[in-house]
Amino acid sequence: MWLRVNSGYAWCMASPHGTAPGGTAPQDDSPELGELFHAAFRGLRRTWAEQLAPWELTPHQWRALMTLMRKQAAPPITSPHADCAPAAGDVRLKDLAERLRIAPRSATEVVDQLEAKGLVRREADPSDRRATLIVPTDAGRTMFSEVQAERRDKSKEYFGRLNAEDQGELARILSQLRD
Amino acid sequence: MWLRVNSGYAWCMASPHGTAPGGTAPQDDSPELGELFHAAFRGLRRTWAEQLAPWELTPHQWRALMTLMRKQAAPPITSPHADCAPAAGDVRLKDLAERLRIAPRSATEVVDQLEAKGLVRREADPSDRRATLIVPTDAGRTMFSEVQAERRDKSKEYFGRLNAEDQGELARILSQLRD
DNA sequence: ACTAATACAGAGGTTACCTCACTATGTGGT
DNA sequence: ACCACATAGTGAGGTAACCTCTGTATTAGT
Repeated sequence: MWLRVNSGYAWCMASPHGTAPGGTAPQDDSPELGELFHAAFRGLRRTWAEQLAPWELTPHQWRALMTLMRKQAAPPITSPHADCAPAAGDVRLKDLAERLRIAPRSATEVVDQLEAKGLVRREADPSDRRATLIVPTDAGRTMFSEVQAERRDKSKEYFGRLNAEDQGELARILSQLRD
Repeated sequence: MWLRVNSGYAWCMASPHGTAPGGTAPQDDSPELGELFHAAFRGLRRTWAEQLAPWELTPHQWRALMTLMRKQAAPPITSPHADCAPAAGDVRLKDLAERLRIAPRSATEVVDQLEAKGLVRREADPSDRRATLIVPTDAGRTMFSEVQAERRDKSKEYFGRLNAEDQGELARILSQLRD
């Protein structure tokens, strides 16, 4: 395997930053990582929004639904339990917020939206009456599967533009950035 | 320089997507690129916002100011227009919008904000009375230099967490994603 | 000269967040 | 048993960063 480290970008280029305030800008960093990141993120969001439009889901809602479904299936699958699991992978609103890395109040909002669409349901947590469990409805599960199937089509995946290696690299690098 | 392909992530894992709608989710992709991307982007935005807070600039405003400054100093004009450039790096509102990859109307907004802060000024384009040129004021240039100097400190840069190679890799990969 | 395109801004909307204050409930200490 | 305190969720209200649609100058093409 080749390497091609691409030393073209020199972010760390030591440049005299003592330019006089009124003087000419040194303009060292050409495309700048931040800009690239921003552009890519916007592209991702737009792509998702378009993909999800037929289902009238916003990317935010989809992320929440996905997180919910994934967490419900969270416990290491040692046994292929039938669904109807009443208390297996219960997700509290607060858990959802954590997973989405948003404030609990913001999770309330997205759950409101999903509930209004009939995709999830709030249930009282029997073990703690302060908490509410967010459980997907059948409709929610169905929609999840449909969308998932659609998105699995690589050609429709935003990251499909990258080859497998680059996808892996990207994941590895992004993991380092995540707190 | 070696390469390190990290084949650990298998996004492309061929999985039967014919799962029955109500059935158990296959939950193949664990951390998912989209999620990682999202998390990283949010981190970036938050970091920027914090860094810029002392100057009472939003990330958006900073990006606009930066773009402005950079474009003013970067006229490698190969354009066939070749009109007798009235001033070298004049930036129209529309150009700014293009560079920021936002709608012109959105550029109007951020220019309004920067103008209100006295960092830029609108000027009539002598060559086209429909157009307005956005030029940084002295205050704007000063602030730009100050912030730039502050941010140049690698320890304060969001991407400083990554080593130089990974920064280059990231830039390379993100470039592929940009339209 | 007339029509079409372009540059900008007003009006108004949306998404995806946030904090702060409040209520209902649970937990630990005495 | 009682009280202080923490915790889970939500109402109220706010912000950043976008968007489209419309209207008005102005310029360009036939």
